[in-house]
Amino acid sequence: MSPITVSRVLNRPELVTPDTMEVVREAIARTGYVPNMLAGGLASKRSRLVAALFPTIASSMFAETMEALTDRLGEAGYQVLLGLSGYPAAREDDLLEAILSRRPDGILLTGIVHSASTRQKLLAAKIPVVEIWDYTPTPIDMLVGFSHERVGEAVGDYLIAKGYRRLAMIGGDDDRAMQRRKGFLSSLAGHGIEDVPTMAIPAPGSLRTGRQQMARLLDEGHRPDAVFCNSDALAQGVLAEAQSRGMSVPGDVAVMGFGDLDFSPYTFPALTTVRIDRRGIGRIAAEAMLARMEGRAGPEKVLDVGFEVIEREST
Amino acid sequence: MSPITVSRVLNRPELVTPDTMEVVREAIARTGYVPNMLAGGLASKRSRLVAALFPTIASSMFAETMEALTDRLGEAGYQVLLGLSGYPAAREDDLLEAILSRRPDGILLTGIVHSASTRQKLLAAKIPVVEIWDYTPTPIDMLVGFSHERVGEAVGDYLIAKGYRRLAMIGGDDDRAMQRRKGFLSSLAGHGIEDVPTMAIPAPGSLRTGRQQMARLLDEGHRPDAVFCNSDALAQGVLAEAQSRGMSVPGDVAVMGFGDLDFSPYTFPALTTVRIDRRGIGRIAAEAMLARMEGRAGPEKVLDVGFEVIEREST
DNA sequence: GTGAAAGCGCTAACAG
DNA sequence: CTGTTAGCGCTTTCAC
Repeated sequence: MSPITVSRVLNRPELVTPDTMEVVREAIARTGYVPNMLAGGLASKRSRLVAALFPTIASSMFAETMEALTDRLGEAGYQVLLGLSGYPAAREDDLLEAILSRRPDGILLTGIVHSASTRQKLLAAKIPVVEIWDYTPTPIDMLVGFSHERVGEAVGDYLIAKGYRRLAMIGGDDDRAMQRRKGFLSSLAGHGIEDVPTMAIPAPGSLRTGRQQMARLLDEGHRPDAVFCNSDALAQGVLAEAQSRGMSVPGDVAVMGFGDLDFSPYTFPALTTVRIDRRGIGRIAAEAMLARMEGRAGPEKVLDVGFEVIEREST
Repeated sequence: MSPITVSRVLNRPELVTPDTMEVVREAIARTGYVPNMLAGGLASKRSRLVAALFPTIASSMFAETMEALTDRLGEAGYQVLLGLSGYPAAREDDLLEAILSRRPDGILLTGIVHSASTRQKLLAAKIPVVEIWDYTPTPIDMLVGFSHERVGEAVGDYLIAKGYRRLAMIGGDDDRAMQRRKGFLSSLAGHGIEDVPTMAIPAPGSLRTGRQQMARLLDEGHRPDAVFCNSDALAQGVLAEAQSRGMSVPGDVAVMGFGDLDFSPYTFPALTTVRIDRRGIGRIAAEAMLARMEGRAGPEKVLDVGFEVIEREST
């Protein structure tokens, strides 16, 4: 029995007779043979590895996308190498270099802002690239996400429609947060509201920093009737601070979050937020990548999955 | 200039003169050469890859451990392959098989309960194995964690000392939750309390399920003065249900969580919980693994990192 | 349907 | 300090 027959039983069983297959399978089980994908990948130039770069997975925002991605790719026989680029994506370029040396068959990046060097390495690798969690009509290769500027606009429009006029914002300083801020301010400017205090803090925001920034906002004399927070965690901090000062929500101050985490609607019925299909992004990104890796037709190259403003004024 | 010299510049720069190094470095930069670690790993039998198996990373419990692990291993030049085994660890064995075919230099598993087949594969792989997030004096190889049974006991002792006598428990059905339950019940039994309603739900528990189970508990006529929840998410659900029924916390019912997530102390000052050093576990596990992979002396093979009951009766 | 030969890109071992 | 040789374990290609 030659090595190539074993290889075929494992990778292309349709080229082998049931008899030989049986013999080989039995031998594999008996000897405890474990294939070596380093050798296989080297010879075939297919590593069956996909790399995924996220700023962090400590927030369940990205963690759920990562899970959905891993699940779908796992079904198809791929494994996922996780790279954590941090905020800001300081390490993205070095990480990418290390990752490309493993010859992944595809790569997923969070966001659309990458250094020239990163873009160039990606192009040189000649593998499918999916950018997620943001939107541009001209991605490096494929994209599955939504426009953060449009989120900001939608939130601005929503709060204006609800009658709020003294707006404030508390947000992280990452690119996507800045886009949401831009959309928010532009929506408000369209309604003649120009003076919008914005507290920027280092991403990722936490409940703690949200609470601190709300305190600072109030201590500086601002009296917003609505605050847009760049994450639900920040929003919870804002709510905590408002409550500790005896302010009613949304009576004295309305609070708008972003993300729609599991706990949000329960712990703070007053919290209105923006829902993102976190797992959907991962699943669709996996689908797009698989299609390209296996030469099938996939979803569109640029897919805007959108978002949804979730109202929860009171419960 | 021979290939081996390039290899040495990249991997063992101390064996090369500054001059040749300079020349090679320049050529690498100029040509955009990207090393191929599949080939390198195959030849050297060192993949510089570590695999980590978690049930999920959607809870920030494990996500933070994963981050700390990835950070520390990344500094040392290793990358981390993430495997999600799910609850229950149904896929652990298949996942392990797929993972071992990449020839990782080390492997990290969550928990100490593994199938015979899993243990046998692990032993056969002859690589460092670190089990985390649980405790046994006899791990497969190394261990960094804490005893869930002791957590249960500590919580029982704590609630008894506070004067509570009508106890209940809401918890997941995974192995570790069961250990906490065992410790909890044994502590209570030691104080003559035998009748402890326990609601078991599929792991991982969420705020939603916590709230449902609390409702069921009350609807079934139980009137606990304290409820021990197997996660902070469940605890928040319990708190939400209690509040919606107009019960005061901890006046009418005290709520005890597990995990000490960032939001817990702020959103529910009344929530007392158990703090786990989530990042510490990841960092120490990485340290232990690195020590073994690089032939250094590391921390002890079996490390109980303990836990801490965090009191936050009122704020 | 199965096998033999060659080679993927790198590094261990040993020379020089 | 640098180079030569051989080979890691698999898959491609081309015979049979």
